[in-house]
Amino acid sequence: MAFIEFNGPFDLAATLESGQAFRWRRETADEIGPPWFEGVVFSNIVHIRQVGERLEWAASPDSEQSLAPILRDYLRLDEDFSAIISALEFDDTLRAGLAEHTGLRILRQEPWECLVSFICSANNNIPRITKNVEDMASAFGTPIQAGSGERNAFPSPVQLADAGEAKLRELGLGFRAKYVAAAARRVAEGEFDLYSLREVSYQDALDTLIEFAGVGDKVANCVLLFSMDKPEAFPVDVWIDRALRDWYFSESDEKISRNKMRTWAQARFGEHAGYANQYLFHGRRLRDRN
DNA sequence: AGCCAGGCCCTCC
DNA sequence: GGAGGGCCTGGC
Repeated sequence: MAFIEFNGPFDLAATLESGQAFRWRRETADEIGPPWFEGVVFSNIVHIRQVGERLEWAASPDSEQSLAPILRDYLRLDEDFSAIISALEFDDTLRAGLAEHTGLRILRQEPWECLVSFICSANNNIPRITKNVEDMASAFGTPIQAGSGERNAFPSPVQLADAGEAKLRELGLGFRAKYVAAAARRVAEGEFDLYSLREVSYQDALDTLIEFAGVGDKVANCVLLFSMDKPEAFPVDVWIDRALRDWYFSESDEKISRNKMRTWAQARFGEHAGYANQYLFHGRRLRDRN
């Protein structure tokens, strides 16, 4: 067992269950205290929970000592969250969203897994995306040598390229199987390194990502925001579409395209548009559930 | 039965 | 350059 201390608003459960990442499971409560989560990240099984201003966690097979800085990075615990809040609270709607979802953070995920996950998100729903991702790992990923639980690392580009479209279709990916297989071949061939997109501009990275079949503006912006250090990314899906129309646009904007919505939002919310996106997204969904 | 789900691609205008 | 239809699959 290891511990991570942190400062500022942070809500582990909200962050892990916000639909950014698809391999975290809330474990059934069998003791008093906050819930545990089990996830697979960086080829490790990680158990983690938040107790107040501190995280309790354990990893396998790597040592907690070696994984600690990586996990800290993954959770963006060193991000200047107060600067983000003060940059966004000029907007009344966002100020409400910030209060409603205090501590919801954006993760810094592994780019390949993130890309494949969001290719699978097209015209899909979260439970099925989660199943698709887990099934790919079970079928083609490398088993993790850990004491308990049988979970596999997310498959590498080579592993998914070797699997091929037909076997991915058997897992139930549907028309997305073709896109995943093609992306896997392209990355496996070493044409470029997805991590290198962390080092280039937002626009250059976006232009590169949408060259993948099955990756349009929305999916690319998710990958940029959740794995490639592009906080200005702003994915416009059906929920953001509704949120902007409800809260910012008038009926005369009926015909505005989602691409225009993105550039409008980026102009308004600036370098932290991605966080604005998360609070609008979850705020709008919450309203529909109530 | 028919529609929708955190879209994308293709065709046609 | 953008509107419209089709798409795997599963749930309601």
